[in-house]
Amino acid sequence: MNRVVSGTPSASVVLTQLLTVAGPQTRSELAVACALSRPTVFAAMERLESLGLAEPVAQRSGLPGRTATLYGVPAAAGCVAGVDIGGTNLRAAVCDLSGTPLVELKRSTRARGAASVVRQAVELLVEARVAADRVGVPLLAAGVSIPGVVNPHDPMVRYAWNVGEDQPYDFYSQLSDAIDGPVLLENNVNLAAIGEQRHGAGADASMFAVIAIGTGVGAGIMHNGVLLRGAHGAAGEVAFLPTGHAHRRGTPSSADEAGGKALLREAQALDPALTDVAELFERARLGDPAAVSLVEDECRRISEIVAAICAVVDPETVILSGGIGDNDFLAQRVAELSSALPIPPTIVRSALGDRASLVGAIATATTHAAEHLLARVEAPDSVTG
Amino acid sequence: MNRVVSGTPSASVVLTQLLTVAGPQTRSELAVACALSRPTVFAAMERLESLGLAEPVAQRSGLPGRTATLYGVPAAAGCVAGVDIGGTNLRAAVCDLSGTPLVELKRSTRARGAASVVRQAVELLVEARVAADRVGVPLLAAGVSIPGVVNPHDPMVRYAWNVGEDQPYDFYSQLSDAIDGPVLLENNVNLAAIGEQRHGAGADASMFAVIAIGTGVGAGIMHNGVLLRGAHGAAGEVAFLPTGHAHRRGTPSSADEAGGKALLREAQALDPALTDVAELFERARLGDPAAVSLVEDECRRISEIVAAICAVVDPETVILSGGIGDNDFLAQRVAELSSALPIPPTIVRSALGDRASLVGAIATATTHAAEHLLARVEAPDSVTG
DNA sequence: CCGAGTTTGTTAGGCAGCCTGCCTAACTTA
DNA sequence: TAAGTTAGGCAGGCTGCCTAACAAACTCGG
Repeated sequence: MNRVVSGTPSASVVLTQLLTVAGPQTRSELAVACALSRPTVFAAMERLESLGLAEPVAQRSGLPGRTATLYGVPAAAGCVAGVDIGGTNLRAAVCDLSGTPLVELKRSTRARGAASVVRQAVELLVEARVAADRVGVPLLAAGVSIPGVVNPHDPMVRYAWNVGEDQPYDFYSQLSDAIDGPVLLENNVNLAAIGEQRHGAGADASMFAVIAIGTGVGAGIMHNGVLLRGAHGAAGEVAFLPTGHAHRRGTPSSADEAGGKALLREAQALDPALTDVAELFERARLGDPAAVSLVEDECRRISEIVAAICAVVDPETVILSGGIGDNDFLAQRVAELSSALPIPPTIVRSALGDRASLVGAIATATTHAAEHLLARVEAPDSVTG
Repeated sequence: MNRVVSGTPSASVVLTQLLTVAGPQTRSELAVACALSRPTVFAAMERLESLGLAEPVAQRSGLPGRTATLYGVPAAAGCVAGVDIGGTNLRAAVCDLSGTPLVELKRSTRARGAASVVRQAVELLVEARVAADRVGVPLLAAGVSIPGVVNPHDPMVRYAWNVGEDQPYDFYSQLSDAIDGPVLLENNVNLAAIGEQRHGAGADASMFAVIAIGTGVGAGIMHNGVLLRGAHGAAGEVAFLPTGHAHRRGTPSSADEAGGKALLREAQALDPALTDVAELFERARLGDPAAVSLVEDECRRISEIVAAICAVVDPETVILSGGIGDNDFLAQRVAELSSALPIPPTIVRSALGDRASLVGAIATATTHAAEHLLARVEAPDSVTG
């Protein structure tokens, strides 16, 4: 019937294994890892080698038995990239196909407004690619993190206030036009959740939420390894929660109530000399009663977000992240407040810090690359989705 | 290596197809539905027939071409059951393996307390089985709906207040001991969500939430066809939400704030003659200002639950269900209030009414039966999980 | 230095589970 | 009665994996 050009199914499994583990592997190791027989893996590797997707990189001796040939993925097979577009910093990483960063650059966001931020981000990526010596190599996927609502059915990104854009903007097309490879655009907190799952605090949890508290607030929810995007890509937009605090003040739904912007505003109303929320936390730690009171209020707001997330999705773990959230003082207090919930989650700090979104962006890029690489090389004439 | 007794893989696919569609099918139809060639399906059917899992039930002629033999599943192959344990009503259905109810019984819950409610429910199931003439036939799965928090890692069911049980109770073991087949215990609103997905208002949505407002309130969330249970089975326990209303009154988290119990209490404070919330809604519809005000408050509370669910998981559709929720007046008002949300969902009434949980219980039972039937028949000596 | 032990690399043979292709059988319609 | 259509069934073949067996190449202990 619909006969797909399947090639050798085992080749796809072996390639995936070759890409997921960083560093070269012997064919016997691959056979064990893929639960395939050695002859099958040998044939698959021969095929991959002829397609330019695998190559012998070294010999391993010293152990009893015959020396084994170690295989890796040639640099020419491609590379992937991660880009993190933030309100204060831009990051770009160029990685090999297993996701190991070759070059990672960070720069403060000079630009305001979607168009110029995109321009600056693309420049940074190009720079990273040059530094990594991967200019002639195909970019198989670029994961891009953006602080806004990314709707899977609509190219327009909404609520990207943090990069100075208050109108819906077609980030996807702009990035795709400027980058010579498939662009995977995703919300920054969602990517932080993916990052924490792959290499961080959410590795063992069947379900966890990341709450990022930086300039604004947002949450990312993972369920059995899959991201909960929501029908319009707005899952985890906890700024839209009708919290008790919001009601008390008469504002029906104040988006950045728990974010750093609002906190700083409040702090400056108290003492205009304050320029940074970090100072506020330091003063609170030293016992300044006004600072303690503001920080306590902030912890209450975050605990209400935790409570709402627990009531709706009941995560095992809640990971606090972002410039404000990833903070011992705050995490401990939020954990105390949350322990009063009917079914309290485990509260931990981010394991990846401010690199979480970038790590997640790289992870989605490697996944995409691994899924499409073989098909792309096997049928170079067909249209690539 | 780990060679599983796979038998004929195609047989499993064909059997699943045979079970998912109610009514007999020809082998050619099965071949198309399973995307297999006719010879393969013929072989699979021969195998299934020899195992007693399929039998020719009729001949179909009238169409051009040779008369086809229609195959079905013999009654002796087994049956499944659905049980809905509620605070006011008990339901039990005995169905064939494709989930078509043969007998469905409903009885008001006389019993109070977990143990006696379980006893009454099991009695009803036995009665239904006798009426359906399926006593000697193996019960391959019984889906049981319970208004409480069912933790997948703990047999204890919590918060089953609606059946008069305020202590954690091991419903699973009690039901398993009394029922001669695998018991699949699940929260009632979660099952309502599964029901709405299979045969109701959530059939096309990638993500939707069911909010059931009866004696209490609860929500069930489906995401790409899978139920969001939560780490402790407490996803959708929106009674635990820290709503603005709760805060206004100074109660930190009042569990049944939006439920019918609370609403009736308020209504009776106004007019002790009221015995039923339906009367309250009727009065509101006729314009009684006190009733309108109470109903309006109720709609606000529900809208806040909708807002919280949307902020956290962003569903495409919200289905209102339960004795109070499944109501035109309320649904319309909640839809109006929710249209002001940043990303408003579609609000609809339940398509299954008060049978939603039962339909969901039957659906989980048929799924379980379809997944385990072949293995069970192929290896009758091995232990069945 | 040499054999024993161990692991890699390779070849041959086989089997499960599908497929396509091609019949024959049996029915409806004109 | 002939043509068209669909079901039933057989033969042969292909894919993708397996096991078994052996040769090659290394380490290690004597």
